[in-house]
Amino acid sequence: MGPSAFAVTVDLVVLTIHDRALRCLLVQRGSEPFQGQWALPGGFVETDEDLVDAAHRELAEETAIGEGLHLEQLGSYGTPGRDPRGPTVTVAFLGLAASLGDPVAGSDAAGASWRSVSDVDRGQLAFDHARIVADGIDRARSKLEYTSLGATLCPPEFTVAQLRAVYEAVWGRPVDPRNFHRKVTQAPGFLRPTGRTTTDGGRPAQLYRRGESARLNPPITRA
Amino acid sequence: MGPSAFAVTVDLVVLTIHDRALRCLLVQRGSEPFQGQWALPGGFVETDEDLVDAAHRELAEETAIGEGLHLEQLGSYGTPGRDPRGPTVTVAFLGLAASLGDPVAGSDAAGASWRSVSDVDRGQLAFDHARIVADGIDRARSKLEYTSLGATLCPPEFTVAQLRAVYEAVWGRPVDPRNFHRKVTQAPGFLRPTGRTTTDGGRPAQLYRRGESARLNPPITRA
DNA sequence: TTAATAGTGTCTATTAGACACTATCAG
DNA sequence: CTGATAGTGTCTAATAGACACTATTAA
Repeated sequence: MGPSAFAVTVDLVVLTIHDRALRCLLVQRGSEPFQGQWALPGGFVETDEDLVDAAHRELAEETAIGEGLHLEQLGSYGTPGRDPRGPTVTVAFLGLAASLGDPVAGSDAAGASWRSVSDVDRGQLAFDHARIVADGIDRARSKLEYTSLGATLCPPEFTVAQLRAVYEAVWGRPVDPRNFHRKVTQAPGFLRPTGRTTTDGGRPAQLYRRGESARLNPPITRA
Repeated sequence: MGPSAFAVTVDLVVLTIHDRALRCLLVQRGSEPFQGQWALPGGFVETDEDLVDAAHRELAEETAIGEGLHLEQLGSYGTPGRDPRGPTVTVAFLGLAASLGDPVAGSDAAGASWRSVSDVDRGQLAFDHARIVADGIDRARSKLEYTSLGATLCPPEFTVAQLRAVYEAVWGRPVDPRNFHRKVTQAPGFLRPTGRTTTDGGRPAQLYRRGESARLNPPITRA
């Protein structure tokens, strides 16, 4: 029972909100296998780099976005036969990004775009990426409940209404504006007021930045 | 940028309660590297088996316990140099076991035992296993809050007091017996009464089995 | 003014936590 | 009886959710 020979890859589930819909970054594969099909950005890990570094590198190479994007490990997938090229284990990462412009396809990718997660269900994804996307969305949904990560789906400065739109998009249900406002402004460490305001047809709204608090107590429930 | 050559291993953080203390299953390495040092049970994944199957196989081979043990993925570790034999990624699993007898050391392990997690901090563990154990304990602590997994650390039939002892051992703080009793017996799907009772010096206590409910709402808070 | 969005106040049913109290055993 | 552990009742402060109400802008 000696050491086994695997290829190790990273794959990235990067989510954002666009047009009030939760979207996932996908690339169109430029080479075999699954050439032309949509897939998660990702690729082979070098033997001298850490997993999360490989994830950042691949994201930059394939889509030219997400410089400072926070990535958290989602899980590993190693079912035999999941890659026709041979034994491969992939380590999946989850990233939540503020709405950005259209991604740029990099090397080894014929295209890159933000696809609505409802479309993703229907489309054929390469490898076992449909499963990985589903796991990523599940994780994102529950993370919003008990962490302040929802704010990372907003631009650096945002209003409570924008933040609420994020929750509504991710959970797929409406949230009471009044109660949400109170919960979120009173949760210690969640929001840092900037003092500035924006206006958008109604009364001007306070602008906030992300606070430091990661763990959210009490949680914002969705049930 | 072709496929990279890695060895892939699995490592297991198996926790139990013994003598009111949270304990972690460790084996004494029978071969290099780190021969003689304590380490997590685990080993190389074969190219034709799934990750979780490899974890179950290694656990059986090295310690002869945990036939039906539930394992959940904890995370993957691939920092370059973490294994002196070469590029290696390990996928760590977390298992929670009812108190069992002393484990039997199997092939490739000179010894196996349940070590108190407070001892583990001090002792030198092979590879990056100290970090993996710490991550496993963190995960177990938070899992007890919002899932019914605490019951898997009890024997098949158990009293509320036994279950409470589990929470106290894992969280390292006392829990009010009255309020705990109410919370846990009223949480839907958490416990299934058997009708039988045990007695242990005081009023006889109801015996329960684990219920089906995985998600626990509301959570049992520890703050 | 009206329309729109931001933000506050208030009421009610539920809950967490503290802890007094009752119940059922061994000896 | 006493001592021990199991389990229930009750009180209080805090909370979630519903929703009426006020505030500040554009047109």
